[in-house]
Amino acid sequence: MAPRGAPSHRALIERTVRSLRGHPTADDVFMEARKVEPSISLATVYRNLRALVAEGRVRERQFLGISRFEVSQRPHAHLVCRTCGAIADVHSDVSELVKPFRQLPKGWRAEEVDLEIRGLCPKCQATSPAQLPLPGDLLK
Amino acid sequence: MAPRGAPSHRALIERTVRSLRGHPTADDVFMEARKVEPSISLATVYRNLRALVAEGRVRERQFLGISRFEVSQRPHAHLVCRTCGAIADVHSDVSELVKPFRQLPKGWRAEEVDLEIRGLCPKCQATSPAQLPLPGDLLK
DNA sequence: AGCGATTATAATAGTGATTACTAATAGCGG
DNA sequence: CCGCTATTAGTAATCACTATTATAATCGCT
Repeated sequence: MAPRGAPSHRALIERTVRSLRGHPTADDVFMEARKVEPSISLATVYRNLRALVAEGRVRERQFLGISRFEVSQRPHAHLVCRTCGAIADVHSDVSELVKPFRQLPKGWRAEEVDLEIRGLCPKCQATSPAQLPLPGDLLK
Repeated sequence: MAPRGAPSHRALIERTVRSLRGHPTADDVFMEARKVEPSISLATVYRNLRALVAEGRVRERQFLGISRFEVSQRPHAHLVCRTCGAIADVHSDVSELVKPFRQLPKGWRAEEVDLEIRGLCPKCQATSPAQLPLPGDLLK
């Protein structure tokens, strides 16, 4: 059904997330959307992003403490640079990897899986000095 | 070497994280630590947690946007309830699962891996009404 | 012992992302 | 037309976290 009342910016905001194509923050979306609709409010962006997430049209993730959004797509892993916050997709078959976890826990119902790999992006590897003493053998 | 200067609360804070045994937030640690050392400050808890993370003695993770801490241990996955925020460990061999990702991306250096599974804990499954229309086949 | 450099501290003010609240507006069913 | 409700812009409030500030404890050195 078409929305009633004030003009819905839902579609604009979804289009904007789609056009930004990376993993934009709410603020990124806001900055971009106001180019089209200069009067749009940050609160409106948040509200509609939340709605889009609830509808399942957009995926929300937290990287380094702040929410980022992407249009729903096949599951994939994310690389996150611990220094500059850069994010890259890894389009390997996560769902395959994750299968053994499907029915592990007693009573829990799994809905969504995130595989996040933290490290250094190429740029920050060049810049950053001593690398963290790897706390053990995470990737052994 | 023993710490110089004012009395270090490092050890107390590490002990507290260990005793809480779940995935306490900074505030959880603060509340607990002040039972032993009532004059301790929240900033001190944050400062020392950061230090412990840097030393590799404690692991930091963000669930649903807020930092939680646990003593370092073998890598494992986490279940996160999207409703109440409950967290459970899944002690399967994550490192095994993750091997195919080790050297995937060009130029990136992987350091740490998190596998997070979001869903509903047993309690919230009983309570919560309609469950989200699963946005596709994440766990197919 | 006494002194300065170092480092941790408590208390508090500040920051930045997110949410809640407010009054206003626009279309629909009756 | 008349409420009804979804939505809005704008702003205040919240919440986790960080920076600042002034203070105090301990060390190495003399």
